[in-house]
Amino acid sequence: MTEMTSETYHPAVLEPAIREFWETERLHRADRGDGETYYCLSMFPYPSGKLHMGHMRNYTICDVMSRYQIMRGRRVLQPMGWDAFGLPAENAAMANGVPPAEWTRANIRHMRGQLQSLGFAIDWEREIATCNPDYYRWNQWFFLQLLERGIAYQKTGTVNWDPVDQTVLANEQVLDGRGWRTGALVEKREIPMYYLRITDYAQELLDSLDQLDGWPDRVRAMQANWIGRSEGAEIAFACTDQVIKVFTTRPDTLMGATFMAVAAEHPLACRAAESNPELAAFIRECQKGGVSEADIATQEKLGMDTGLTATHPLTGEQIPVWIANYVLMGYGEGAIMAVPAHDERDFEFARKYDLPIRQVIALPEGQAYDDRRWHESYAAKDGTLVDSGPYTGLSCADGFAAIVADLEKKGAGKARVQFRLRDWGISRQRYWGCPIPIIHCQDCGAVPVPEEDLPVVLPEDLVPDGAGNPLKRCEAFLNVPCPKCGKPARRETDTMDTFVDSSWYFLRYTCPDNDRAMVDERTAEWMPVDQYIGGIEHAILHLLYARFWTRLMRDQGLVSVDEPFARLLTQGMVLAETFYREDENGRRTWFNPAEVEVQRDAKGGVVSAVRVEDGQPVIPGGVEKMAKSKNNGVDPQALVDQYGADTVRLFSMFAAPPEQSLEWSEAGVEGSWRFLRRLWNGVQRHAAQGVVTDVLEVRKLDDNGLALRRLLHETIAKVTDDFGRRLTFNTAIAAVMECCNGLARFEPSATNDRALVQECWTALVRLIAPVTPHLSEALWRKLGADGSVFDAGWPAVDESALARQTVTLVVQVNGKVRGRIEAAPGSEQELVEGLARAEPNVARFIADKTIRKVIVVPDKLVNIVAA
RNA sequence: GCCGGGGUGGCGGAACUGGUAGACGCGCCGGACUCAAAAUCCGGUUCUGGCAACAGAGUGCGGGUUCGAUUCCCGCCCCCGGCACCA
Repeated sequence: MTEMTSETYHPAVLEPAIREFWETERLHRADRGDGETYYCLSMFPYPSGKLHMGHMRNYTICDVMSRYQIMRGRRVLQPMGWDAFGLPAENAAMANGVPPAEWTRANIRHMRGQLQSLGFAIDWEREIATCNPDYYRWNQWFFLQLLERGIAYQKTGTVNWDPVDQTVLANEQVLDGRGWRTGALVEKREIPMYYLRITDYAQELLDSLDQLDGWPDRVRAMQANWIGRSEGAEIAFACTDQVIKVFTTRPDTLMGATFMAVAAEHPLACRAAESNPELAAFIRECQKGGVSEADIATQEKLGMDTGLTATHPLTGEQIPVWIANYVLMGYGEGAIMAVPAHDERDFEFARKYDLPIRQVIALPEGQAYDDRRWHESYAAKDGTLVDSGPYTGLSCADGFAAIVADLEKKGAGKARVQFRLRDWGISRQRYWGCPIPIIHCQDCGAVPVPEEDLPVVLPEDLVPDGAGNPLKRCEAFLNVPCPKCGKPARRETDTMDTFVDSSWYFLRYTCPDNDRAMVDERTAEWMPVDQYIGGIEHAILHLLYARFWTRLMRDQGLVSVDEPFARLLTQGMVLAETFYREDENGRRTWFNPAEVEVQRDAKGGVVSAVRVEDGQPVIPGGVEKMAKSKNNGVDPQALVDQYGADTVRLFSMFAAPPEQSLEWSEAGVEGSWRFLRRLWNGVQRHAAQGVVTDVLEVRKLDDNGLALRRLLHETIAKVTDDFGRRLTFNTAIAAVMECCNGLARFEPSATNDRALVQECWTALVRLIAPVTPHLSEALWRKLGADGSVFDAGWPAVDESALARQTVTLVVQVNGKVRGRIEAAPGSEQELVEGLARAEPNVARFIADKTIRKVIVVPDKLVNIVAA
């Protein structure tokens, strides 16, 4: 073990040796020790090729929290696995002709090695990959259970269709309304798909957000908005021989409804179009463009009169029925009653097509309704109804109730709760995913694959070429006898959304070796996850689906928890400076920060930047998320090779608190490197004078010694709070640095002083160990200890060391700091006030004034209010 | 468009419950060591004025509450994330 006791800090030699020691001791096994369990989980990576800074940051946060808990005596599960199905593997296959399976598995091998070189306390014996049949067979098995329970069902859904490639496109593959490969205008198309009834759980998913007090408020708010509960009414409008059902949150404004609008896909629209070619053309027009909510919300509002009229259920009046592209088939009933006077979208539409606007809510005193310009007060819900027949004079709330009651009497409507949340469509028309275990038979229809025939194994040798799912051309996969009647039948070729894979992987880590069941009794031992860490970009979809899926498994009797993740930390993005040059056509070439040198003025401000290679200037393009398109990615591996894992870990934890975005800086990394070397040298110099065996005698310390000891114990208290409660690792590291600076200034004179220095180092090395595990492990040995620093326990605060003789109080005059005074802690108000007035600079400011009031905050501040 | 978050020195950030704005680190300036450079060590560093003591200004912009506001309230501006088939 000479590598571990070398006199100079050589992480390239030291770190592998330390990891070998951990490996031999099997220090990272989740079932090591007998403490209380702690499940610390990061969102598993998509194996894109190599580790990027975002991964590095995510897993470092997770490892710091895991190692802190290990040192506190907990039995920690920190697993790792691979979200291995998905679109990028198909894109890579198209680019290189390599089957997605091969590409994915090679990436996993490479990234596993990278993760291991970072020294994370991961239990690798529990690794999983979602593309392995022993994982995804349970997707299939559970899907069949859901089908039986009626949670999974089939209906049509809208997808992006590329008419040239004859294939379905992901939203990501639609650029400015065109297919990414063909450039063809994308169309909407309706195809049959499998859905899960997440809406059955909408209320529960919403209600239990309140109990998730370990989650950031903003994530809970985003989920609540996404679920989008609204109370309103469904109202039936008669239209020729049929009924148009609408959902509205504002039945109180029913008397102001002047027209109706239905979605282009609404059955009534389709029927009206049969006899009206102009309408049919308009509906086709509406089918252009993408399906994403952002596309629909930003497109221009378009509409066309169907020529039909509907009967107002209360007045009997005939109002026109329009087709409008801002009405969505997927929400509510796919039809609305339009009240342009009090709804902004309806207002805009009515103005454009010159439809009547009828005000039915009074405006605040002094404000007049202007039907040429929208004002947000028009949508207020706290007004009084006007021009509303029998309801005139009622408040909106009373009008709501009265109108709903009358509709109910007439059988034309009732109160209803509507969720914005839609059922989860899990079918994907792609190859590289988990096959949906269904067999299509001409006679028997869609037949579930019998349980004993699972898994339906995805053939791994196919290469997608962009023209649709290659499974559709794979006869060996397609052809299968019908499980019911035995006649030749065909397999379903759609695969599952990868969000299915990631909705329960955290359960599988607890029992990855079980080939007889999806989960087992070990699952209950670890669940729920104590701490989950991942990107804010997953705040809604992944986290909502995982919460839903956990409930599905609960209702199947497979797990006992409602909520999978007790605490959640959403880490910020990793950013870096960008640099570019522009050619005469305005095209930009981006240069990696590593090839650029910045030039500064005498104050340190950046004045210009040049590319090192040619010495020519480049333009700084601001700080952006690390991305291929801006060529500002920094490779963590290169930095680990150069500085060692501990330095890179330290910088990524020090540069920003975990929830905020982190701006990468090479100079900052060097600063972290310098700190670690100072730390190493400090311990080295201390240890070189011989190991201290004498017990520290606090009584013998002089003022300097007592001050250092107070600093040390303040630091222990601060770091413990930052790691355990606040999760602000940056301030914890700053506190350790501050304490090291204080220790460096201390000059030990007696043997007893050296015992104090020994106390400081043994505490500091442990305090920083979760962040810099290799270095701390080695220094722990230098300090004369046996065994791993991670078995050494967390340093304890000695309360008696925190006592102070005096405290400094700030003295303000009219809120401005004018001086400072020293006083014994807990001094009486009158004494402090007297000292404050006597302070020379303070006295100067109050000399010719009358004192009106004096505010004293004990041991902190005095504010003298004088005029 | 809708929902969510953010804006503090030259830079990353700190200030936790309304109580010293700028901890810690980077950068920069000066010094020590060196033939020299790198590395290292020591000192300084919000801006303006001043030799200094100190004074004035200052947390995106405009208002408000308060003895006191980066922190709370109202109105704006700018940047970022998500929007259901990227993961």
